[in-house]
Amino acid sequence: MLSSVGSPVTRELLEQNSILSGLAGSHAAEVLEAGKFVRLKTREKVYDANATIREALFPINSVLSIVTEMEDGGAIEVGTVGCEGVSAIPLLLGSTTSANGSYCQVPGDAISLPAALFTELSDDNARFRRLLDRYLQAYINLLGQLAACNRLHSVYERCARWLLLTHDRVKSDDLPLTHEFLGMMLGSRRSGVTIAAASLRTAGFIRYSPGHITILDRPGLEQASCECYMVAQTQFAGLLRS
Amino acid sequence: MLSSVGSPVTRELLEQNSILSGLAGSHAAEVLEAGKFVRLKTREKVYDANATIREALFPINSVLSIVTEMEDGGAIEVGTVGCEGVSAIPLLLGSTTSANGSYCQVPGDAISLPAALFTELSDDNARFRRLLDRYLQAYINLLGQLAACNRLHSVYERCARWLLLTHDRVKSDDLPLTHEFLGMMLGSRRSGVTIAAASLRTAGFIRYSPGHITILDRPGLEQASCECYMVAQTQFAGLLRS
DNA sequence: GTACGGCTGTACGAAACCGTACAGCCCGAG
DNA sequence: CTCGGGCTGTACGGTTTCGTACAGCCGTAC
Repeated sequence: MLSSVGSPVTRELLEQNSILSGLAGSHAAEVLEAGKFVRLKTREKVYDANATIREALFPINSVLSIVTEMEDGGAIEVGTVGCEGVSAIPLLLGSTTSANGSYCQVPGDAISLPAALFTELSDDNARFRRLLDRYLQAYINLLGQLAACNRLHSVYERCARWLLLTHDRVKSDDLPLTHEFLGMMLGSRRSGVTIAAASLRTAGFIRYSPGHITILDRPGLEQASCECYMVAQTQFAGLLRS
Repeated sequence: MLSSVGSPVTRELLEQNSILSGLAGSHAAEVLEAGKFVRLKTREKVYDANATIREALFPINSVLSIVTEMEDGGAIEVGTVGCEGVSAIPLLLGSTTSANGSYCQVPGDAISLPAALFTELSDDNARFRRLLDRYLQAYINLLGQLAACNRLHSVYERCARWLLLTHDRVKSDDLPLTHEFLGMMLGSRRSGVTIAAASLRTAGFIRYSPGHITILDRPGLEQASCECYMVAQTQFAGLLRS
């Protein structure tokens, strides 16, 4: 499913993912040896819902969307994973499948670890495990916040929130995404997103061309966003500190 | 915050909570000794958001709602805990506070364990821990499903779904709750719930009097509900089996 | 340079839901 | 029995969003 490219995994790469950077010594060496450097393409499906998880992905500058899929084919984002985290949370809890699907939301690089090795590392290395537990807690908190946000806030606010959350997880101001895809993430129809995006553009917070949205004014977006962005941000900062 | 009553915690009581029933031997004895039998009152606040968690609650026939609270005072349910589970999930992940508040949704009994003892048990007892991990996974899955449901489905459907999920967790067909409270859980206003409830009553699935809703026809409710109920149900069944 | 396919702009009726308001009912307190 | 407070029934204008449709734009491939 994922294309591995030739480049080796280096220590510099490990450092760029908040979770992997917590590894040292022989554990880090194992990752350097067994890990693969992968490049994720836009809107590529990374995990199928209810399928066996074969690998854990640690994004470097890519961003994944964890989505809940409905029977009618509808889907909606319930979680986001970037360089601050790792996919494949069920592996941490002794489960080998995930109820949610996952898409590449912003293309880029990631480190892939075989599921078995990830499980082994998280079982053997107490410090690593503690980091993962904290991350999982932050992820759960984010999930709860997004659940509420999706119900209570307008497309405009959620749009701003989404852009901010994603921007935090990449190194670039340019996000390659369409209104269509953003609509799926937010659980709204495409034309609603276009209207919200147009307002944000008029306000000067973003600009865009087909398939690309560029962040111009973060403080402006923070103003436009609902409180949910700040809440999520604060929680991640608090849990990952120390 | 919670009123302890005189009754001792008995083995029979432990058996009625799916998590506690996984304890045996000296571990069970510790719970019998240190646990308290508590009675939760309707709409009582059980945990404050962002406060230190002092105790873990194992519902017997009560049901708790985990809610995300907004700055404007709005709140919405993001998780449900009944006899199949335990509150205080952050304790499992090394955190001593919860980002979410928690209310008693259906009054009844629960077993309360000091936070320290709960943490100790979950660290020392591998089998217990495995059970908790599975529960946590199911809880996360439920969270994702509810997040999507809250965005994509109508008040009517969510109302039916909510009644079913809650009914599964209590021993009675009578749920003591007001439309007002149900509205808060669903993130909709009270009068919208009244209309949905009236439709369900007209269809013969429920009846109600002020402060009480009685389930009359589960299959009917399942028909009225969105798929989310069945999905949640199936996931819990699958993860807690074995 | 041109054609094409994908993406965005916009429109419009329909539906759901919000916010609010107020009347009426029911049950428990006194 | 009566009163009062909490809960439910209902109404109505306003807003948001849906669902759908179609025109126009833009970049890429050829």
